[in-house]
Amino acid sequence: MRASRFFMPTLKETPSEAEVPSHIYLLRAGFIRKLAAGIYDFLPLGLRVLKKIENIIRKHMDEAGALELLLPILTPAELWKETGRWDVYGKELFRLKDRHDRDFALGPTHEETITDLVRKNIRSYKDLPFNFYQIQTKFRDEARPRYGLIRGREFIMKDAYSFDVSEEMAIKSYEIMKETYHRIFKELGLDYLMVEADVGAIGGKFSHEFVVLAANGEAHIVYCDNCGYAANVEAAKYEFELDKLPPEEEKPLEKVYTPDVKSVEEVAKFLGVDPKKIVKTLIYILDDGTAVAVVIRGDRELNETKLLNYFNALDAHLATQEELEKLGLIEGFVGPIGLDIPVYADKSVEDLHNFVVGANEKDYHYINVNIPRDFKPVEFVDFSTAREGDPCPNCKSPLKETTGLEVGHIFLLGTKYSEAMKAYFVDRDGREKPIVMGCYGIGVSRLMAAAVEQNHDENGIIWPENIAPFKLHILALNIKDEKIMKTAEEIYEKAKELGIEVLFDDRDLSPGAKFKDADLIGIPYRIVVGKTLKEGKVEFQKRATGEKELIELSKIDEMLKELAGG
RNA sequence: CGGAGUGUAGCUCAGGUGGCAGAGCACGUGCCUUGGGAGCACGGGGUCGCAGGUUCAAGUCCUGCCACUCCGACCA
Repeated sequence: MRASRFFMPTLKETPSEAEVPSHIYLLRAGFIRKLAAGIYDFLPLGLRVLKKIENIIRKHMDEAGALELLLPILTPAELWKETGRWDVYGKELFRLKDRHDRDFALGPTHEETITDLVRKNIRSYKDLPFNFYQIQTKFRDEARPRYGLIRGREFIMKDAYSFDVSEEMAIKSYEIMKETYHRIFKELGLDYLMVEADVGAIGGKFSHEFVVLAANGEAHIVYCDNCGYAANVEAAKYEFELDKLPPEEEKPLEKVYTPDVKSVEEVAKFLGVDPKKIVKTLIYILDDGTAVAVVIRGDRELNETKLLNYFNALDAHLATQEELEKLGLIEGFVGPIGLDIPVYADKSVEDLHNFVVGANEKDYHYINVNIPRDFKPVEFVDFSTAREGDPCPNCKSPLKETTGLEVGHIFLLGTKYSEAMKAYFVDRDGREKPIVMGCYGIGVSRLMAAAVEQNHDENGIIWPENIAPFKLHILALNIKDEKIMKTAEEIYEKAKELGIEVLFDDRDLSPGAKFKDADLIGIPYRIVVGKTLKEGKVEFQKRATGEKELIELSKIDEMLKELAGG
């Protein structure tokens, strides 16, 4: 490709809207442009990268026996109503009406659509298993699109759905996808982790996320260097056994005056006790309106995902001051003793002795509280958010914490969708049974951003070789110099003949501008044809390391062949 | 959805107290120049986000709306 005939509008300055490296460089280097919040054009350079990523995914999905198809983006509301997600999905679902006033949605994911296809065409256990996938644009009306391609409202996703006759078989399909995802992310050349994850609103039995490690990631994960355990903090188990305080003799319960002392820190300081012996009482209002109290040790943070899962709720929020007042409670002094709403306890409170709680009376706390003498929780449950330093649930070593970008997520769905939509098959025993499903997503356009987050320097992008828009960048530094142009043209033609994807900068620009653009765009290998030609040499450079090597003209063929082969 | 902010040339931005619409970069033409975003000269380019109001006069003041960005909540 000749740069003079190519569309790669680069920007010298950072557009004011961009804050993170992937957004900045993808805009500046001419890979994407914004149309509206969270909606982007993919320019020729961007599309080339996208296609590379897609083809790597496609190759491994095909090898794993998955079948590619293409489902409609426009989906009728009836389908969503069958599974209840027309209501549950909420404002994130882009909705529209046709001329007859019928409701439709732009697909944010395709469990309903694929399940409809399968239920209409699968009758017997002999027809199964299947794994279908597609690579397609998805729509989600995000509350807050941000960071360019990282969180868009329109984005490209590979989604796959497996259909099996039993949970045992479905787990096999799931394991195959897990392995396939490892192969895909390895070939993409990214530093990633597979972590245990929460199933979230999509539902299902268990799930794993694939997270590309990046400073600007929205996923918080904990991992263990010792045994390899890794999990999203939402899903990570809290190994409370190793975090217990030593046992103590129970002391008599006492109410103490604590004027205007509310937060854990204030109470700990005022009473001169370890924050681990202050117990917070949090009042949550579940989506059905019921109030529950959760007690948790002062140094732990409650994990709302674990709370939602335990109560099987879709939504819950901390009680507001008004709601507390309605329940007769005083903010800052809420406690479990004598409370008439059910009290659930985090495991961090189990075996805790002589601790402090609010007294449900303004400016008073109880000290020397003990379970079950002073109050009795309904159950001890793991509600804690995992954090750095917590013991690993497998091997007890201290966990480490990091952030990353979720680029893949796999779920063992079970029969949630097949039952809701009556996708049954007749089994060997003549009985009708729901198909057991799994679903597997990869954020294709997000991966492009993730690759840049992980591979850039202060001058621009450094593409991993397998997804770079071109492999070789030839720079002719002065197009008015006939010798330079002739040599550069020859190298360009040879590279093309060898099947190397090559971008030839034959534009009439100053050398500086060409170097700056080349660094910005980030093509892995570069040949510079310029003043060294007087000595019969051209320069060979690697974008990643910046290392330069002078190559004799006679050795160029050899070098290109090596590039083409490698 | 709550809080904060921004909106002026393609981009980055300047335009106290209301009084002729600006700069740098980019773009066009010519000259000159070619190893890290060169130089000179001339030139083109504007619904000052939109609507309404106050005023002799609004980019500037007032009201409403829209868009975008950031923080938070939310997020297969």
